Amino acid sequence: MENKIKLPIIVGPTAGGKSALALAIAEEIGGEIVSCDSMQIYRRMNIGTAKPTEEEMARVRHHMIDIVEPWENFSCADYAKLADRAIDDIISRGKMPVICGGTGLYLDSLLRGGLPEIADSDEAYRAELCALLEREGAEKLHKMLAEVDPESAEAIHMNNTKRVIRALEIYHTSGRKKSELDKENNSIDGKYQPLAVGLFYPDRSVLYERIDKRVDIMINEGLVDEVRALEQEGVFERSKTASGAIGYKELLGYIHGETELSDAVENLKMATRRYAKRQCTWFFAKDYVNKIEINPPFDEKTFEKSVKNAKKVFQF
RNA sequence: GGGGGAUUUCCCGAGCGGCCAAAGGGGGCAGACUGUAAAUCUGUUGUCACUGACUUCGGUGGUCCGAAUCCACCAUCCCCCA
Repeated sequence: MENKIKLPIIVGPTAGGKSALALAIAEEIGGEIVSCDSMQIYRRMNIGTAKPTEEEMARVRHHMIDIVEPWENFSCADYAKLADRAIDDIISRGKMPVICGGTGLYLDSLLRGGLPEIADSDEAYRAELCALLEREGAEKLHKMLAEVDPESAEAIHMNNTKRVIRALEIYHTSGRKKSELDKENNSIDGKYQPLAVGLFYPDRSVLYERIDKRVDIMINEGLVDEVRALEQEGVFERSKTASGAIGYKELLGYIHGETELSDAVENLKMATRRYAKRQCTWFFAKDYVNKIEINPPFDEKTFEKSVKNAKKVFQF
């Protein structure tokens, strides 16, 4: 317990100001940023994922960005493994890692110390289950799960077929129950001691305004062209993840002539707001997160204050 | 000028005499989340003194035991013929 590695972490909703905060702190202490974002890992998805700019990456070294092609499979277990390696590397060079990002699941995976490999995926079995789902419906799959792993069946809603399938897959490939594996994983004492700050907006309309503004900026910076280029490259037909990413999903409709640009932009803003809400729900529930409230005005003084707060949590 | 159609809860949209505070979807709000998570899923969504009461379905007035549903007039919009 005492010799755990202390890990400074910044989390919060999208467009909440995590990156600026991480950048300021990393720069000040000579740290390096480890991104914890499920979309910024993809190359060439830049504007829409609000990836740090070249200048920013030149100021502070970043990790876990641009590490895979948009169509490559990438799981939270991959994230945990690679991020863990990056952190080791940073520390071995005598630098301080600063984790920054909004993908809660990835962060949790990292903190848990990586998932065991035993429950790998099995595409053929998945396809089989999907076909079964199509033919017999969600209830059938759920019943199958209830037979092998009643505890998981209890916890996973029947309609959440994605999770029902995964739980079934775990049993199929490993012969173990997902509920059991989860318990084992939970009991593992991770090697990190999270020192986390979470940015929170007591008045969410303030966050929503920031989101709207940022989306407008993305459009001005050429998001449409970025999506078009990826589309021509064939990225979206090869990857469900990329084609389901906020910003790309909505603009694809416009590029195909199905929606007006103004509607696509509205939908994009809306989807981002909804995503931000989910992030808030996730991080707010985590007890390892120290909440920092962000209130307007967003001036230099407010920013300095949040830097100071974060540093206190980070024990610098 | 003549003929036809529409008007429903935040939005779209079903309902066409009782089982309607009104299907379904969207949005909002709340929540879950352990291998594609910016994904996926759940609950809730007229008001209240909430196993009941009250106010809603463009407006007003009728018919009827009973109307979002039928009739009359008014308002707004759309289409067709001139």
